[in-house]
Amino acid sequence: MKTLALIEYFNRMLPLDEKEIAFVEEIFKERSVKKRQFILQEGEICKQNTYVLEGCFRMYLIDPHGKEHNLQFAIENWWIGDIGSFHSNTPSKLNVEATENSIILQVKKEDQLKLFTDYPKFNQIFRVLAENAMVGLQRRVLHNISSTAEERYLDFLERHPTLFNRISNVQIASYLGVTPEFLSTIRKKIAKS
Amino acid sequence: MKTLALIEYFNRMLPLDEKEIAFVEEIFKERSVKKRQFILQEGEICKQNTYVLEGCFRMYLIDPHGKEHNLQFAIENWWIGDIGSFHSNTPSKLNVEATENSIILQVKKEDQLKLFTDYPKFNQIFRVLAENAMVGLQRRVLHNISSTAEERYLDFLERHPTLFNRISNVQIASYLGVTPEFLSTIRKKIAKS
DNA sequence: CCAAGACCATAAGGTAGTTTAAGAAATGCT
DNA sequence: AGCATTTCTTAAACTACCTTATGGTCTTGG
Repeated sequence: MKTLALIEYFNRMLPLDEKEIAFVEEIFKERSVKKRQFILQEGEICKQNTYVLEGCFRMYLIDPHGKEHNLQFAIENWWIGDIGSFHSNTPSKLNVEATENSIILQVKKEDQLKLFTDYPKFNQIFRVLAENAMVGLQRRVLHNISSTAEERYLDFLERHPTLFNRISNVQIASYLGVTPEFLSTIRKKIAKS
Repeated sequence: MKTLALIEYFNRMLPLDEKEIAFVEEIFKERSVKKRQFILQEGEICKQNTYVLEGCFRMYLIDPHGKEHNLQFAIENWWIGDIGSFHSNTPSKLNVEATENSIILQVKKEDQLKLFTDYPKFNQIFRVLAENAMVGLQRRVLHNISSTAEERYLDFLERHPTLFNRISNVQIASYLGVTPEFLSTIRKKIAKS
């Protein structure tokens, strides 16, 4: 099994004992997903939490005008899924699509809940993960309300150097909240200076 | 002590036993804060986590041009503080200021860590809180990248009906990421229709 | 009770970002 | 290899939002 990477990931946060490792291996199921395939679509309830072993995903919203807006990307060692839907069992408004052929580990909601009740250590691990995610999201909100698109793009390049050559500019523009045409003029301007 | 509201708040999430209640009462300290007073300023390390009993706060960033950008408001039963700074012991870039005379409960970092190690139940409580906060922040990012300022304002009114009559339009504009002047024209347009 | 700040509104001119459309470049498919 | 599709760029007209400025109302404190 390929749960090894995940075990190591958890271990780096908080060392696991054998039982915990065994249970993680039991409940996380490996799955491969082809490019352009969805692991969540609007209207579905998100019943699985997903950890990316290889590949890349994007999670996006389709607005009333039919336009897509990328909320998040996920590459190796990232989590992806609609936590809101997962938590409250309500239909998701988000889509999660593979942008490359990918390999993931998925855990069902009931198994993850069992993980929390039977092995409380994971409450701490996932608390820290959620807090880290919060910090990242706060940072992004601040950027969105205080910076220009150019500043946001430069910040994106700086913070995600491994991401920007795996993802098309159309997708990056959508993540930044601008049109691809405007991102193009930004890139041109930056290249000149 | 006024920890009662906090105990009830925790109890609603996950029932506490006597020992847990006693420890919460021991480590959370009541404090009153006057309007315009700061409980965190840029450059300081955030060493306390804050729960609002009464009053209202805003957390904001000052950008390189000297402009303020509101990241978050907090009224009764909300938490406020710079989690990033709190977690990593690094100087905060944020300011937290009371916008009304307020009463808060604060817990020191070391006491909160003790809470997590000695009473693991709180890992679960704070995991759920962090996950809920994530959902709210994701929602806000999506709005920022996909909606107009008018749509964001209407959404704010809808989601925070108790907040909008306690906070000036200048502060709301800063939260939405527009100038107060533009918010004024938005409000005028809405009033007409 | 007056002065000093806050807060809100309005308007004119400016800039950041969008729309539409069309062509060039890169990539995928058979 | 060769055609189709997606991706990137450019440009012109347009819209959302910003800046600066001015005046009015409402609080607040001394």
